[in-house]
Amino acid sequence: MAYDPRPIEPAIYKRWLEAGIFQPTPAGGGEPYVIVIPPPNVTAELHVGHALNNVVQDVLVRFERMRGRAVEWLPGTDHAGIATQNVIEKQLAAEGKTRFDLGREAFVARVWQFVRATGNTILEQLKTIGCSCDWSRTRFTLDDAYSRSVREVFVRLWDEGLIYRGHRVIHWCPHCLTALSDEEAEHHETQGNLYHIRYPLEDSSAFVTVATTRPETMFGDIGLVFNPKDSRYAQLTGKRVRIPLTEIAIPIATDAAVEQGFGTGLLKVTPAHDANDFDIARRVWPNSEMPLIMTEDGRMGGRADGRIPTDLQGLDRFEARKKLVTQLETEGLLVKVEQHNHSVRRCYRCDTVVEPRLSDQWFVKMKPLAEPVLAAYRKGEYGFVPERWRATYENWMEGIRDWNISRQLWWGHRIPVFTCANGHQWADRKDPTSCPKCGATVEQDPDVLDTWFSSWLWPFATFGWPDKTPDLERFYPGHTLVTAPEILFFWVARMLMSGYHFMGQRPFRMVYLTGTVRDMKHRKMSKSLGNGIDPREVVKLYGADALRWTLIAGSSIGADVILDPNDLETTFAPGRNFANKLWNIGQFVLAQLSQRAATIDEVDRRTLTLADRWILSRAQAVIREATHSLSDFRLDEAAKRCFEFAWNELADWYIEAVKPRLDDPAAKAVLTYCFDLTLRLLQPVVPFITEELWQKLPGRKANELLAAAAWPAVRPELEDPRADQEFGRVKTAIEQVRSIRAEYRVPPKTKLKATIVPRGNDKAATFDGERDTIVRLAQLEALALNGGTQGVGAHAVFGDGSEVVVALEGLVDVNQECQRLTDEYQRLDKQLTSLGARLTNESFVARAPKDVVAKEREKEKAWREQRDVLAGKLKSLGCS
RNA sequence: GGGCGAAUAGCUCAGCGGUUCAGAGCGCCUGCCUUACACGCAGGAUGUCGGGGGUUCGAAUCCCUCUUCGCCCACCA
Repeated sequence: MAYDPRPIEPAIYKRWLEAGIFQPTPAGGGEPYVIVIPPPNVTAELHVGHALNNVVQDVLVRFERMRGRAVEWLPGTDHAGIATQNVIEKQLAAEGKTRFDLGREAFVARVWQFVRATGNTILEQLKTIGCSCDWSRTRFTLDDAYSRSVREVFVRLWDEGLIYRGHRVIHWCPHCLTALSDEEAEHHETQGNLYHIRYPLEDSSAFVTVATTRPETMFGDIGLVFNPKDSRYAQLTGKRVRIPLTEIAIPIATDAAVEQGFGTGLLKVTPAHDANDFDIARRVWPNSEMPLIMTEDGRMGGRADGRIPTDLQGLDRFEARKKLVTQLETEGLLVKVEQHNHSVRRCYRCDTVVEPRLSDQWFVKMKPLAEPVLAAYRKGEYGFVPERWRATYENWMEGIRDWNISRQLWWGHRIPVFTCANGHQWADRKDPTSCPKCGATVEQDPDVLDTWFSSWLWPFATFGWPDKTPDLERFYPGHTLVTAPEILFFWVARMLMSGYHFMGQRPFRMVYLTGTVRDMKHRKMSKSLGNGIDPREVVKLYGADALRWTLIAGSSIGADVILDPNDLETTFAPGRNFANKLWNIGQFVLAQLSQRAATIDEVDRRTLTLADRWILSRAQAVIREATHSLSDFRLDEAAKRCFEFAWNELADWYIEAVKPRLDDPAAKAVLTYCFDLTLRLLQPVVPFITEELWQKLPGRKANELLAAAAWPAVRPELEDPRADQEFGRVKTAIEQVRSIRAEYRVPPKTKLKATIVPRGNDKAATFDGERDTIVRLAQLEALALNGGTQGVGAHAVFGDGSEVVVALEGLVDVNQECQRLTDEYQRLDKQLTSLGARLTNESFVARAPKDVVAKEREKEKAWREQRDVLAGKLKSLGCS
């Protein structure tokens, strides 16, 4: 019967919750280990990216919990201003309404209603994949307490002069109807056109030609500029042109920002719809008006209707472009259209092409915040895993730009700026009823804050800041932050800045940046592409452990994870197969343990067999290596190493070897120790099945949980290099027989006679001690341990020159055998030749490290011995 | 235009200066329902480690360069 995780996983999770082990032990009970979750959007549903990210956190947290740390993994959600508002507006649209029909208050109430009803979805989904968050401290970025922190931060920054009102061209999303920060307007390489358009000179019938990618903005032009060094246009200085299709005359001037080589070298200046043009206009025509020619939703018109031909008014900007180009062509004003690839910014929430738009917004001065944080980074106060993010991060921090934090939305933290009838303006921690200076009536700024202006406080606002709470005292600063590199600037960099600024120290020491989950074509998995993998489906089909296994063991540190959404079976088979293997190891081990076995400390060490000593020694190695890998964020390495131990060492060899000795208390003790150890080591990665099996081990106390059990420690007294080596020899002997059997097509049931001719004095004892193991696992009827009865057979020489002879009367063809052995001899001889060359190479002997040379010498000795035995064998068989 | 990363078996990846280092999982081939497991057991096959150059006693591993992919940043309209 195969393992079925479905009934087991939810029950196990429930037990963990009931035991309360996800909450940190009370103060004093262990050094804290803190991770704050990257709060998913309240409206989010779990996708495979979340799964990867959170499983990584869960592995770290479970590992540290077992190591005795007081783990605080703080969960929560983000109110996600734009995204959430969009969801509700879509709902309203389906009802034929807009938010303006409801009005602000009713709209916000409706969003709250939605959030209260569905906001826990993603957190519940995290539970199904085993996340061991401290649910007692779940936070939401719009909670009252959290809002208080946000407001406090705003007021403090205001008082420090770091918040200001800026009049400039910002990124505007005509669909979301709000301003965006630079980070929220994503670059997309786009195939566009460069339109060469004639602008008629005012005082003659001549034209000048201007190249632009956005002809529809021409109605907002306030002039043309060319580079002062551009002799082609020198005579144009001071002249005026008319905007095509209009009577509007605009001046021509020079500005050094114009590149002579681009387009025609003449640039149209549209200051209200291009940040670059805005800068030029301020230099060249500081007193000119800067007409906005589009409405907020991206149609031609608005305040400057008068500048736009009637038939274009009200048209969407892209339709207007099409129509305008046709008109220009008809009028003979279009010289040519060149294909032109350039980068277009799109809204990160709705993918609409962003419209640069002149407006008034609140900004945070970032340089003063960034500088100390960058300096701290360079001093090594915090770091990134993988380290290669350094350049990206430093580059962004060095070139940091002010942050537009106002959003023209209703869902979010209302900006706490108040203006009175007499023009006094201030930021306030409480809502004032009248102006403190003049008593006049006050109005609050209508906008809300950028969502990230609340999430950048997550590592301390969640613990009660600005109050000096015990939680804040205990859990700040945190340790590791695990997140996707996509939000390095949005979130991570800003948390570092707020952490240093408001708490005076780093919010975490290490930032682990996971890779991105992609499909087989290396495209990012996304809803819109329909190439995603639904973790819930995977859990349903194969269990959370299988999902976790594939995500953890299948991806190296910070590397992208490529999964096949069209073949879940193959994608998640490794995890499912492994869980099944563990399950069956469990079935076997548990069947031997009707009652509590003796511990390995209770058995007489002298009764341990070679196999026992070997597996105990291997166990120490896996503890050492897994612990090291996990401490080093090498989760994949740790997972795979434990897999190897469980499957290839414990199951394939030890369990097989121990079968006849199941009555032996020593065998039971060793088996129990190894199985228990395996479960402990694997608990962080596959917590459900390991917990389930661990519960079944005899002697378990009530309420004792693996998830809260101790991480295994290396026991040096059990390390046994000699047993490693000797049992290695036994394994090789068995493998040689099996290999010969397969080669000569001897059916598995046919028992064979074999002889082992050990090399060296103490070697015979090794084989003799495990004689029974060899006989059984190699399917022998008799095993001789001497040089005597060799007869007709197949031969293999291994390791230090010990040899195996399998009697194959009538099956072995001498020629075939000669061929086999000759091939083997030649292979060895070739290796020896190259090794010999190296060892006689003076520069190698002189320059290579001594231990390397010594190792090579030893190797040479062993190979030579092996070769000599082979040579003797060939001779005795009469091979040529 | 800058920066970063990847290119290793049919597929997804590990290895990142010492040569029993050419690996794992999945897939493939040959036997096996051997009483824990066919989601398994045993035995196999498969790679000029993207191309070229260099450094070194020694390179899949370091440097340069080219090619191909991916990502990030950027005010060529």
